[in-house]
This record gives sequence, structure tokens and C-alpha cells, in this order.
Amino acid sequence: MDVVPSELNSILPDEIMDTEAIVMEDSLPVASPAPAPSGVDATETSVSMETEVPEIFSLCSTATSTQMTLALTTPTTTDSVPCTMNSGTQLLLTPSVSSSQCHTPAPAPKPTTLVAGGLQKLSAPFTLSANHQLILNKVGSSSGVDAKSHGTPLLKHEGQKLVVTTISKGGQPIVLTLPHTAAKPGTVVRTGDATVQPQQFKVVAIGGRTELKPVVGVQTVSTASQLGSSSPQTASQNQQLKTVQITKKTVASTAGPMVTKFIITKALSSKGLSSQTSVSPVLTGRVLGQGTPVTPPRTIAIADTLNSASQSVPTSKVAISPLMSPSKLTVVSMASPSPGSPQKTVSLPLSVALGQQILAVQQPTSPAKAAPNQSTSQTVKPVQTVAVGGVGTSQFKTIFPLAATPSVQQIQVPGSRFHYVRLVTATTASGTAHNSSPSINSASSQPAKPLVVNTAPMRMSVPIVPAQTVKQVVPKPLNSTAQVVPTQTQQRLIMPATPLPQIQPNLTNLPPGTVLTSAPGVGNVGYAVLPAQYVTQVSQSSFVTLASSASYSTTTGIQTQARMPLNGYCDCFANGEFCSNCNCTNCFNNLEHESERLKAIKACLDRNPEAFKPKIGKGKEGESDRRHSKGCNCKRSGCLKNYCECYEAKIMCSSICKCVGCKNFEESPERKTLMHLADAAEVRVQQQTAAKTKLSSQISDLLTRTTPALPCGGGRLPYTFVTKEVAEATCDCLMEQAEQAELSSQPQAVAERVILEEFGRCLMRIISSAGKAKMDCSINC
DNA sequence: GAGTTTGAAACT
DNA sequence: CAGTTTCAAACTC
Repeated sequence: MDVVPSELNSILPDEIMDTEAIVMEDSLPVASPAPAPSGVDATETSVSMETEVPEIFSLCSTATSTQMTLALTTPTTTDSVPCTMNSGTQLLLTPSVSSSQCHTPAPAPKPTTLVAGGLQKLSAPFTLSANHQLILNKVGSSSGVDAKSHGTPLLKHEGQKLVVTTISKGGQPIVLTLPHTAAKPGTVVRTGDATVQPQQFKVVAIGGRTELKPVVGVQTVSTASQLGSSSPQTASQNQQLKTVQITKKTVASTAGPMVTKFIITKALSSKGLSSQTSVSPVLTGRVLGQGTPVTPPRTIAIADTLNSASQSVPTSKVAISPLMSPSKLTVVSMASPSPGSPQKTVSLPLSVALGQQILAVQQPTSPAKAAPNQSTSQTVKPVQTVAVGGVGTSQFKTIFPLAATPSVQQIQVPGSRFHYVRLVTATTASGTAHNSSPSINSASSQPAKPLVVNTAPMRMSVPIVPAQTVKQVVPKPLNSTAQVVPTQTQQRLIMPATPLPQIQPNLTNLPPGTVLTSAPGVGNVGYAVLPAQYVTQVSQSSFVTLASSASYSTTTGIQTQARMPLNGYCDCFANGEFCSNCNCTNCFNNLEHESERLKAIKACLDRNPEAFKPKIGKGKEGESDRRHSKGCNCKRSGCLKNYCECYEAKIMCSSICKCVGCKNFEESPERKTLMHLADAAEVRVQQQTAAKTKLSSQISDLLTRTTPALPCGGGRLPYTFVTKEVAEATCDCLMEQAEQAELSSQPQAVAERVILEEFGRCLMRIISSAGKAKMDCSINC
């Protein structure tokens, strides 16, 4: 297993990607590079999911629009740049396929031309095969053309391919796959060194929930028309489209900032996870960009280019599929900025997540730093949103593209299901990380040539490439340039990509650590499905440590010594999560002990392939929606205590339960009583809470209202004058009157009257004193 | 908060 | 598959 190279750490961007909103923002300075908005600028805040996006790219768009070209660029390594970040691998998507095309194989690849500003022209054909595979060919870095012209060693590998696959829960065939056809008409695509196997990215979408509503072609708003897709997608199609939108806000050379939205529409098999209802794929991960849709449809190259200039606007946001969706996938993709042309070049790290929830992690580029020598500066902000229909579980699955990517820092927000990831690109993170450094970067010596090298494969911040893949790919020396950088082979995997065959078929239940292998014949690249926490772990632990393969070995050594807390006893582990803020001791369920953890995972899966599946799942047809997958085994609790997993999950025991003396069934009087008691208790609590809230509110209101009346003395209330001393003095006065009455043998009625009179006098004195104090205060004030 | 109870998972 | 052990959460005091 390989780990992310430590050197990449320095490259990390400061940007924080807000996963909840996908927005790719790019300020594209044109003639004069304007300082790019720094960091996570207001754009994030301003970004609204509802906003329109000027441009939309859709794959397999319903419309027959042919113009759309999507270039995805993933960072690739270049000799000149030590860091893989600098170079980018480009994926070209040519979506102009009609919806029908998605179903039918398109033998003849349609060449697409990408012009990345002045940067690059990329053309890649891609076709939608009958098998529903969409393959995006990675365009070589500045690819061959430019790079060579500059004499810069280039990454020779063929390019990454992106395969988008939708797999239904039932293991149904992939919905959308872009077969990577060899033909690369375009100019750039590949250079001769094809020795390296093309990287392929496979995006797998898991069938959506049944409740999902059919997506209408490209949900994108205004964009659809722009794209030229005139025909809405019909739901009748077997495979429906799933749209991934990427919103990019860019500053047009001449025009004001604009938001570009990329939409990738992927066909979904009608057979969703839940076979019960016909599922219409929905655009779950819709990204809404803020901004006014302005631009006409244009060809956009999403390329990861070298971030040459400072102009780039780093922040990009990735929209995550709505919480509503049961499952999320976290996709982390990293794109590097491409040198760029003012044109809209978007480095689109295309990562796709498998799993139920999809998080798109994007790598923002830091604004400020620009490579000195680069003429064009453009920062690309790759954003990717993938909407995936989820099925049952709410677990996050994170897939990291194997390709080189900038390091990722993830921030977990309590209470938020989204993970915020900070991605840093080499160019931005530190001003130094540029090509400029001679020692590292040969490019520096060659000022003229654009440093942008898209060749660098996407770097996976997180694990995942099958080990064997690494071996295979590896050392293919790209060019003369020594230092350099790895192609795919350099991808370091944090997590072993050991394929777990038993689980692969059912993507919806992929256990942590599962590696998703590319489609047969597609390529070497695989994805590992990781729990979202894993991402967190990555960010928490020093990336350097993770990065170095040596560290990995180190951890391996540890495993022999320390005992393995990784077992089913730990809920975190059982849930496929990393331990976080729990009380476990000698915890190995973390990134530092990934090897042990993976072994434990594998061991668990060996014992029980369903170990990481949610215990509470859907029941059989006709049964209640939820039931325990294995059933409980209670003997003493009567299944009416939280010891019982069924009871704890608030579901009734079913026929599969092996409990003794079960009282957790529908008609059980004990259960009803318990429920009533629980309801009553809950009501009581609510009432108490409401009462407290009301009282508190009243007090607060009272204080608020009285305060203005007494400007001096802090707005004291009258009763504030009744201090302890005053009360005691009052009591003394009353007692004195009582004693006198008693001594004088006064009748009780008289005594009471005397005492009350005295009390009245005391009150009058108190009031008088208060008024006086108030007046004094007023005067003083 | 300490001790007990309980049942899931691991183990044999 | 059954019995035992281990463990951590739930529960009780």
C-alpha cells in the first residue's frame, strides 16, 4: 500500500470546502490579473443552493446538445514539478449525447474539443456505451502538445478515464458508464508514452431511493437551454439520469463574475436500491450556484491545470446531496489549477462517491500564490457534486480518487452530517510550492513554458488504490526529468485497497475499507470506500505521516505490540467509523493504525460479511419498514429495555428474533404501558421545559421592560431594594411590635393590627427610600 | 460515580 | 451450532 507523499503536504490549500453547497468559484482575471479573492471568501457565504448557474454541463444530457464539452482535469505529475499537484490529469467528458445515447452504445466517439483558455486544447471523444459506462479520458497534462513544445517532460500515461457507473442496490448493472474508448481524436489527449496505464476513475452511483423523484433531464435551471439540450429527459427511459452539477463561479475576462455550473447527468437504472418502487433517479446532489446565470453555453474545459497566477479564486464548494437522501457518498477529488486561460477552465476533479451519502470534496485553490513564471494565471476550482440515491444507511462513504490530489483537511462540524474538507493545492498553499523552485522544478528554468501540467494524476488524499495496481503502474519513468513525479504510481494509498470481493457486489453496503475496483478492463484505479470519519482522520493526523509509506510500515509494526481494540465491541468500529471523542483506550481505530484497522475489518468481514451492515434495515415485503436484520436475542429484559436492540431502535421484535419472554410486540400490554409511561414522561418533560422556558422568558421580558424606566442604577426593580438587610430590619420591626403587644397583654387582634400597621410603615419607608435613591441617581446621572 | 445487569459479539 | 467468554452499554443504587 502506498501513502500519499509527504511532500504534498506543503501544498495544501487553505480553503475550506463547504460540502453543503457546491460552488466552484473562480475568478478568472483576464488581462490584468486581479488579486483573487482570498481564501474562503464571501463567496461561500453568498453561495446559495438556489442560485442559478450560468453554465451547465451535463453528461448524457437529455438533450441532444452536442456542444457541451466537459474536460475534467486531474492533477498529474510532471517532471518539472515535484509535487503532483502541479500537473493535472484531465478528463474529458463529452456530453453532448442525447439521453438515448446513454442507452445505446456510441461506436463512434464524438470528439470533443476543449480549449482551456489559452492553456490547452483538449479533445477527447467519449461515447456512451450500451453498457452504460461512461468513460472520461484523461487528457494528458498540458499535454503533450504544450508541454512538449516547451520541452517540459510530461507525464506520459494515457490519461485517466472516468467511469461513471450506477449500480443498483440489487447489484444491477451499472447505469452510466463512459467507456473509455481508445480513440482520442483530439489533439492533446495522449502523448506517445502510453506505457503507463491510463488511470480510470470509476464513479459508481448506487441506486437511489424510491422516493426520489424523477429527474428531469438536467435539473439545472437555466443551463439546460444553454447547453442546447432542448429535449427534457423522459422518465420512461430505463435509465434515468442522475445529474451532477458543478457550479463554478468565474470571473469572465471581460464580464463580471459568473457562475458556472457543471452538471453531470448520469443514467440510473430504474432498479433502485429499493426495488419496491420504481425509482426515478433524482438529482440529489444538485449544486446551486449563486449568481446570475449569464453566460451562454460554452465549451468548458475542466482541467486541472497548474495554478499559475495569483488570480485564481480558490474557493470552490461542493454541494452535497441533500440530507434528505438516506445515504451520502463522500467524494474527494482534487483538481489542480490549470495555467490558464482566462477562459473558463475548470479543473474538475471528478470524484465520485459510492455509498449512500455523497460528499463531494473539492479542492479549492488558494488564492494568493501564483507561480511566478507562469504567464497565465487561473485557478481552477474543481467542484464536483454527485447525487446518489441512497438506500438505507446513513453512513458516509468516502471515495477518494486515486489520482494525485492535494492534501485534504477535513473539518467536522458537530451536528452536521457534512464534512468540510480543506483542500490545498501545491501552488496555493505555500507560496513556495511552486514550480519556481529550481531544484524541484525544471519548469522554473523554462520560464516560457506554461508550467501547467495536467499530467499529474489525481492524488488521493486517502487511500485507495489496490496495492497491485501500484505495483503495476509504478515506475514508469515518464521522462528524463529525474525527480519526478510519479505518475499514477506515485499515488500513495493510505488505505490498502485490498479488494473485498464478498462485499463488492452490493455497493450499498460497502464496508469501510472496501475497495471499489474499476470496471473490468477499465483500468487500474480503484476506489476505496471509506467512512466519512476516515476523512477526518486524515485531516487530523499529520498528513505527512500518512503520506509516507514508511510511516505506514511503522504503523504496521505497532500492530504486533499493541492489542487490537478493533473489534465488534466498539460501536465506532462496528459502524465503520473511526473513533472520535470516545473513551476507548489504546485505540487502534484510527488512521494511525490503519493497517491494523483494515486487518480487523477484513477479519470481521471474514467472520461475518454483514458485520458492517446496519442492523436495522428494511423488512420483507409486507412487513414494517424497519426491523432488525438479525433479530435480538434477549432473555431477561423482555425486550422492553434498551438492552434489546429492537426496543432500542423503537421497533418491534420480529419472527427472526430469538428472544425469550418477548414483550416487544404490537399487542403487548406491557409494551403499551411502557409506551404510555414513556409518552407521559415525555409530555411531562416537555411541559416542564415549556414552563421553564416561559418563566424564563417572562422574567427576561420583565427585566427588559423595567430596565428602561430606571436608567440609573442599572434599571433596578423596586424589589431590588428589599435587600436582606432591609428584610431583616423589617422583621425586627414587626417582632418588636409583636413583643410590645404581648408585653402589654394586648388582644391578638390588636396585636395583629399593630404588626400589620408596622409592616405598612416599613413598606412605605422602603418605597420612599427607593424613590429617593432613584431621584438621586437621576440627579447624579 | 460505582457496581450490577444485560445482551451482542467473539471465541472455543 | 451450542456453550463460554469478553466487552461495553444500560441500568440501578
